[in-house]
Amino acid sequence: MYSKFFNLRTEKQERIINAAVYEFANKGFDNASTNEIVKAAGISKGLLFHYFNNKKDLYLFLYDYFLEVLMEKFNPKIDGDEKDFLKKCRDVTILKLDLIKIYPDMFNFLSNAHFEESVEIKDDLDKREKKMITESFSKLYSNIDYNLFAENIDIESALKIIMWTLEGFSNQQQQKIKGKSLINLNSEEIIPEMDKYLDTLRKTLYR
Amino acid sequence: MYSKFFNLRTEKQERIINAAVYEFANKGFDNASTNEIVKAAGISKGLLFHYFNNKKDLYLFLYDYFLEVLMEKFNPKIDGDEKDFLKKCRDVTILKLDLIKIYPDMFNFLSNAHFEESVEIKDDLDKREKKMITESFSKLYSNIDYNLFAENIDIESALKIIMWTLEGFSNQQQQKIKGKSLINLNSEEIIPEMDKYLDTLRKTLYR
DNA sequence: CACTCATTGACCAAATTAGTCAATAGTAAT
DNA sequence: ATTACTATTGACTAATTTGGTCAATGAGTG
Repeated sequence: MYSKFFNLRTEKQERIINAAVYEFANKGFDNASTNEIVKAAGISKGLLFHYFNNKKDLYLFLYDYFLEVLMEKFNPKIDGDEKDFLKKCRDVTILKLDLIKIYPDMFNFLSNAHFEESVEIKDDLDKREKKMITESFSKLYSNIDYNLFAENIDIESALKIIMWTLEGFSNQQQQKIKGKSLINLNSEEIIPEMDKYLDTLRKTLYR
Repeated sequence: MYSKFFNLRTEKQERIINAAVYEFANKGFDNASTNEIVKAAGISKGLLFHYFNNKKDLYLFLYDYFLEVLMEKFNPKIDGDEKDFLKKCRDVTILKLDLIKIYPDMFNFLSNAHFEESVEIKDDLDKREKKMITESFSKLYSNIDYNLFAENIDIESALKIIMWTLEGFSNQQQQKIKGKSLINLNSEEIIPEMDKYLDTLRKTLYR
């Protein structure tokens, strides 16, 4: 199907993928411009339509591609037998920050796809069972050892507080490196900082 | 300056403001369409340019208008002599949720304006001293009684955890009512739910 | 040389853009 | 009823942008 595209040097593949996902993530399907994509990717107009025969196919290719990347990476972590919710979330966040280094707009793209309203792709997106993401989310919440939490606190609140803290932290990291080179997203600095927050959460929310 | 506009019935004013701020918030200055704005506001093309003589003026009008609204409402709360950070944040969040009821896209618009890249408005936006927002932010963090916090935890982490929790909570509320009528954002339901999270935070982070 | 595949960019009809302006509707005063 | 005034309309424009095509060229292989 897209074998022609995958025969390209990976550097060129990623230039195209990144250009396209950036445009779709920021403007949505209808307002995204294929002209902008080819300009950002540094390829000619004809070439884009040589690989993906129209705009819709390109969008759905990206959706399928990224969903697969996401599932492949995250499923082992959220399915695994880690019962410590804080540890589980830590693993997932590290994975997420690693992925952002490679595909900085992937998470935006996928979460926007969930709310995409363009009639041209709505049906195809629905067929692709967006619920997969929801299901994965619920897996994250399952198999948790609630006995680790302090006795006198509301578990539901605690879970949300942990999720929102890590979400806020990831967003802060993404903001920091916006515009800068992506290599600046340095795990050796980020993880200890993240652990500072996780330590506080562990000290206060766990027994 | 905009006296003609302010002589309109407030219902019509708000229809226009909401339509415009929605479009700018979602597409940025360059990609926002005045055609879409008039369509959404239910007015004719000519009328919009009768009140705001061009697209740039309309954008800057909205920026000034909303910044004033924001400062007027928030400054008393963040300047006040409340030393309890949790209470301070609670007040600010309630205010924020109230404002979202009236201008659902205001916060998006203002935070995007901060990163607006269009050459046509960049300079004027800079002149308007975006730092005001940053300053207000630092006021929120000042005059805090740190003795309220538990002894053995990292204060900086605690402050961020509180902010991120309330940010996550507000976003969750905004998601819930997306598409639905705005009246559904019901304070009588929301505030108790918010207090559930704040109680957990107070119990764990405070001494 | 011939054959194949990757790649280009000028080109197209259709749509959309910000902004204009002559015409009309509405209101109030005379 | 007439005048004067403003609010409001929407057809119109020139310029740009849209998704997509296609004949031509380049590059590599045998």
